[in-house]
Amino acid sequence: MKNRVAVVDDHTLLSEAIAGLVRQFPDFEVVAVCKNGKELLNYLKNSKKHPNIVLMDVNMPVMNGIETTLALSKDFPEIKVIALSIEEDEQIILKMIRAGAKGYLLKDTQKEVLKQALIDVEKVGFYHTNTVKKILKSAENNPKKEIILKEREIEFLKLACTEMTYKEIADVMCLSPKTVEGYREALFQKLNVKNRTGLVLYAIKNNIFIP
Amino acid sequence: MKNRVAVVDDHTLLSEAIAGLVRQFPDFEVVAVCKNGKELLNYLKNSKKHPNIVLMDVNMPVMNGIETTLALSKDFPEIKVIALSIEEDEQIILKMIRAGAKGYLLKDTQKEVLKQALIDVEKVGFYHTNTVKKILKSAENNPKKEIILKEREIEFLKLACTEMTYKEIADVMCLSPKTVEGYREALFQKLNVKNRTGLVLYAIKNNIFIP
DNA sequence: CTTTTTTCGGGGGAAAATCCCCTTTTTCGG
DNA sequence: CCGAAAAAGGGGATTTTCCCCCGAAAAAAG
Repeated sequence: MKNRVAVVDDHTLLSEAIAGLVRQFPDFEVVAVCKNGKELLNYLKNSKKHPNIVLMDVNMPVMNGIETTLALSKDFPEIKVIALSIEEDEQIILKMIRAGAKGYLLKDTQKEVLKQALIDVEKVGFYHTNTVKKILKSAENNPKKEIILKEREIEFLKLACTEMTYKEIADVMCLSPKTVEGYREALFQKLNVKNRTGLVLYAIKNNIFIP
Repeated sequence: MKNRVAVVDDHTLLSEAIAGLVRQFPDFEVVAVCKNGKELLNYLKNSKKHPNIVLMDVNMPVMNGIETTLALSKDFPEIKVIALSIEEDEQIILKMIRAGAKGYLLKDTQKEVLKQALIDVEKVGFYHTNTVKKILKSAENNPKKEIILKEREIEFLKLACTEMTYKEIADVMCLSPKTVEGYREALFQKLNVKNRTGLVLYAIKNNIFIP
């Protein structure tokens, strides 16, 4: 019996094209092409022909790769997810692997690597590139504590990414300027930055603020 | 005679896959798949089988879509460029069109649209989506003067996207703090921003600084 | 019902950033 | 060589930011 693959990516051209690639491989067929996680879950609900492997983009609108992988791990643990991404961001890779992904490929990998990954994930259960192995190992060795921001801090952080002064931010948040200063100092500490530019850079890097 | 297409994209998986799509279309063949503009120019130098259409990603390392299109317009004006991009950024679209691109497609367009674009670009000479038409029209009506930054201003702008104080920036640039203040004020004026956060946001939005 | 933690608010001073008006030096086309 | 323009530097005032300190109220935990 052939392996059944689903491709999930918001870039239609890419998902269509990847589906085409996969169809070229012997023993693989494409059973679904979806634009985001929600579509995939819908498909799984309504169709009997479930995939056993999902090629999933990480950055998608509506329902991204991490959320979707978590949902799959919970409700369809027999489905193996291979993440596709344009970037090799350590944090994102870790999140995806922790969410249950069996592999993490960059979008500029060779066709042959994709094929091997598909085969390995089915046969061996996982496919890790050297980069991923390295990241996993270093994450084991120094389990750095995750930075957790509170709701109100995130709200402030977003406002700090504007040209408002802290006083103006205080008005918007209906707080005293002094309280806002408190948030600022707390974030300086937590995020290990020295000034407002540091806050802005952190917020953008971590997708708290999208410019 | 078949149309000859070259695909240029740094994401191997995507370019391979798009090449696969194009091969499905009758009257089209793929003569080259390149990872960036430099590779394409190399190919054009060394091979006789020139493409008449190039599908080109905009964001590439080494030599991006805009630079490459400019080079093509100059040295190989008979080659028609269709831009491929993940984002519909007005400024980038304008730059690509001005550089000589005959079409601008998002990476989440349908296969059929890609086919139509290829056909139209060859037959009619261009293919503009509604969005592109709108942008071109609005650009005609209000030809806003382009903001031109000097070398030294760009250098300063990048440094402003760090946690350095202006005094420290002055040291790095081997200038007096007062001169650096001058650059700052000039940029506030040019970019229509009020403070350093504005500078940082502008630099990031315009890819002068990549976080 | 206490105790602790979280949230909110504040004082005051030093440093940095912002703003306006001005001079000197360098560069460059005519 | 000269004059204009651009680049570099500056004085000084005001606002904002940064960085310590502190206390009260509210919420959560015991």
